Amino acid sequence: MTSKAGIEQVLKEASMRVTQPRVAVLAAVTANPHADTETIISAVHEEHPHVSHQAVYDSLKLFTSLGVVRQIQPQGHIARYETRVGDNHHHVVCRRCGHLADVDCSVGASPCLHASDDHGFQIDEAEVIYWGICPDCQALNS
Amino acid sequence: MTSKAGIEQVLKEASMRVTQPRVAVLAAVTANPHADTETIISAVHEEHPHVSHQAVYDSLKLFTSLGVVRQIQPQGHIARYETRVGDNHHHVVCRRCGHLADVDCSVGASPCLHASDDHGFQIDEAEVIYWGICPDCQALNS
DNA sequence: TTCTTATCTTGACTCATTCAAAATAAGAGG
DNA sequence: CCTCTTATTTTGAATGAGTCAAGATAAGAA
Repeated sequence: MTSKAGIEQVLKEASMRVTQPRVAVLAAVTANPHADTETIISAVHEEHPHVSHQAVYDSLKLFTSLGVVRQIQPQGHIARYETRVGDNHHHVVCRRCGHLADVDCSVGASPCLHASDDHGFQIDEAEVIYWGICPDCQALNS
Repeated sequence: MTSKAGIEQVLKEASMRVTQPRVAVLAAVTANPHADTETIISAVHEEHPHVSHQAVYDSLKLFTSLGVVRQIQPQGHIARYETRVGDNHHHVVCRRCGHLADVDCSVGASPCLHASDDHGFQIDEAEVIYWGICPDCQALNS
């Protein structure tokens, strides 16, 4: 679903108005997985130079709230976005360079979904972030 | 180890200079688990009104880098600190009010430590954040 | 085609956190 | 105990991702 028609479809199905800025933002997130807001703004500007950063922020926030995109924000990093949603996958982050990659958890489809003592919380999501050193940064060290 | 002597001990063992600001900050974090920086600054000021916010930030950063305190920063929230370190515990965060509680993972001592495909990353930590609604916010809804 | 109202543009603003330079004090060595 | 070096601290300004607000625009219902 990378085509413009496919993207408009997604917006309509989520009962959003189909606007140029929204189509451009969703296309940019799809084309640039794990991109931060600035990267998305730049990507959007390539075809639509007049779209404001506020529109991009608004769109990303709306998409996130509707579950169309997912926001990832590891400690000490700014927000990033991806369109791969709803499949309970997690992320590895490099402590050195911040590089980010997808991982599926080894424990099955719904890993770690239950805390031993939930303190009465109604838990609906377990977010896992793995921390380590990426291959490139390992190479730099040796 | 809540006593002033105990705190100075901790600083010395981590080869830090024992300064008034540092002792006060570490005492404040110990006394206020999960407190944010502003709360810690206020707590410090109660006994040491002249300590600057910069000293608090510096101390917290140093403590974190030496593993004496742990920084927690869920999506959309500012940083919080705790002295419970090295026991691989996780956190639940309330989506409504941001309330935060400790949880031990149900899967054992080192839960989720291995990703199915680590993309060549050298992983050293699996950080888990549970999201849900805390008891108080559940009560407000019903 | 018109009209309502959600969305966008513009530009100012917030606030947690960081930067930089001068002042201070921890603690090693004498 | 005193001096000296240099890590820390204070002070005050700056950064920057993200938000707010008001007027202008355009999506799409009728």
